[in-house]
Amino acid sequence: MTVSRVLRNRGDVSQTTREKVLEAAKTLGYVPNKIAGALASQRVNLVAVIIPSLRNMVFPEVMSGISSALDETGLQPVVGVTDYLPEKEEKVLYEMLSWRPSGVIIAGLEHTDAAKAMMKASGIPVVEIMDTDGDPIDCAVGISHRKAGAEMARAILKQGYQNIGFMGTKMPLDHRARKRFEGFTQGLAKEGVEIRDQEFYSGGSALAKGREMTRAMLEREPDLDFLYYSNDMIAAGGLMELLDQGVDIPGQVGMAGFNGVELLQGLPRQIATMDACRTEIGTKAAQIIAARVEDKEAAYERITDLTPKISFGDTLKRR
Amino acid sequence: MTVSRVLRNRGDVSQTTREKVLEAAKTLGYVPNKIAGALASQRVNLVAVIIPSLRNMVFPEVMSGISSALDETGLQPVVGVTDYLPEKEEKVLYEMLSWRPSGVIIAGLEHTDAAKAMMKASGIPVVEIMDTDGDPIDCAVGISHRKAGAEMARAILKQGYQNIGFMGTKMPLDHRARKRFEGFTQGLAKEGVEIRDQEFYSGGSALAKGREMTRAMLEREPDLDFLYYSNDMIAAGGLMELLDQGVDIPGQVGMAGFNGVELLQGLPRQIATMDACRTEIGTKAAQIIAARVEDKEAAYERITDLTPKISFGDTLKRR
DNA sequence: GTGAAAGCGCTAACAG
DNA sequence: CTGTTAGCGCTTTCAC
Repeated sequence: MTVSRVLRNRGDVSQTTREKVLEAAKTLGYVPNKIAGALASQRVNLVAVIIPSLRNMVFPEVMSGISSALDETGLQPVVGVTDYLPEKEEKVLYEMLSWRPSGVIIAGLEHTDAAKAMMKASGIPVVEIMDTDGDPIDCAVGISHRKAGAEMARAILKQGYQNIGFMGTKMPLDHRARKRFEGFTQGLAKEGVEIRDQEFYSGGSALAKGREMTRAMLEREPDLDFLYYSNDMIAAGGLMELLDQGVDIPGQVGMAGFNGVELLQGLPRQIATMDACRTEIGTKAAQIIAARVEDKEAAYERITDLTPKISFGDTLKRR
Repeated sequence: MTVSRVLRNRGDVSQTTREKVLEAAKTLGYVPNKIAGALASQRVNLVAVIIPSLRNMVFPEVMSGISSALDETGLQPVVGVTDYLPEKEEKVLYEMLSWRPSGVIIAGLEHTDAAKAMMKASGIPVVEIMDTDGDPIDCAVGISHRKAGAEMARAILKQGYQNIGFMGTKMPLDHRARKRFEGFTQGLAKEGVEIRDQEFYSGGSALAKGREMTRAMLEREPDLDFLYYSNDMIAAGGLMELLDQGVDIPGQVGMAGFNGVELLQGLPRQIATMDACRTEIGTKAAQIIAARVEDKEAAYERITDLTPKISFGDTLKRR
């Protein structure tokens, strides 16, 4: 029908008919049925975004990057949450693919075999984000968490710290935290240093946990001179504890976190941290999808490795 | 086809054929096309969830409630973000409705006329969440922010505080913050008390802003004895500042926020706050949708008004 | 139990 | 410029 042409702004309609159609549509409160449209045209303006959680501020920030980049393209993000569970990831992926989206943006490089097979078979652009330590199905945008951990190790040693404790999440399924930890210990090992103590938590308020773990660790190992936290939130909790105890930071004890969560500006000390390039990852991933949806043959890099910037703040200083 | 029957577990298929079909489906990596299915059956297992932002922890928490309640129902949430912009809300809503979801969960009671018309015309269950101060299109689940503000005012006055300053977000479009503020000032007015000073911010790190505003306000009005913040994050910033200044809390200055953000446990003081029932709102809203999708005639309450609990923490105490 | 046939509400190609 | 026609890949209904 001509109506269809008007509603989609496809040329070749006279001004008068166009106006008539538009008016009728408005008065009827007509909302087109995309289901039928998608079925007929074999095109869906949706991009599936699959992430482990919304409660970790990292992912909403990635989402912002994706949304803003997609805003100009007519594509729309649709979010699915996996709770860090591979089986749930598989299910969510299946569910989303069955709506035939134009592309997939998915966190991490670790997926079940079935999930990988589905993405390969889908024939649509797939961008794995956050992590570049591994082999992407199609392409990846992120940072190397191994390198990030190693670089932090180097920075810490360079400042003369030697007795290092580590605190992080007990998340066997948080591969990025794991890789960071591995990179960190390897970075230390290269200089012949070993972690003196470590502790992992799960659940609860990150701030409170950071505080508790820090207290416990300093009781066990009073002569630690550096604390490395797997995220800024528990680092902030640790900072609270150290300040309470009247510890000299960074003289007596230095500390660092990970993520560069802007939330935490405003703390009594600026915690040393590393920017995970979250918004940039989202933007870049969305751009790749958009370009490839636009032009099936568009060139793209298989791995886009961004460089996290280390910020020393007030808690990792030359002593 | 028989295939369709197998894939949907609709009875009356012999065991042998069922197995054959299932096997074929697996080896082919077959993913059913929900678009076609939805078109044919006129049923879509999607629930549109429309919220202003993902960066405010409030909404991810509501989302959790929704997801977990929906998990058991075969319904799936699909998130749209409006950035607190009415026009964007309208656009997102239009986009989502054009996929013919089974229900809509949307934040707030304030929408453009067009948006309201669309929701009315859609003929699907619509639950407006977070706020109950107003007239819902279909039904609402939330708290009364006016009452919440007023109750906090009452609690503060009861403890003998009299010189009260207010800090909040400069968000003409955050109706809930506005209503809370109105309720608060009215609550004070009832006892003949007026706010001594107020300041609004926008953008930036909430923690840092809370800190800055607090310092500025105390410089302007050194004899304030209570600070009421429109959210817990800026309250935490304020707490940092007060502690730095060595102010006696809650003796010299009391303080309170809003939201009961669990993140903040672990601060040096437990900030007085009010729980906004976020997860519960999500759960309840999802349950209403699920029940009404299940049974079109299911009864439901037009307004479900939850009662926020005030927690006194360490910063609002009898003096 | 299983197959065949008729749409669902659109888009795309083709006539007029 | 506008109308007609044939599907898109399923579900549903009705025969067999």
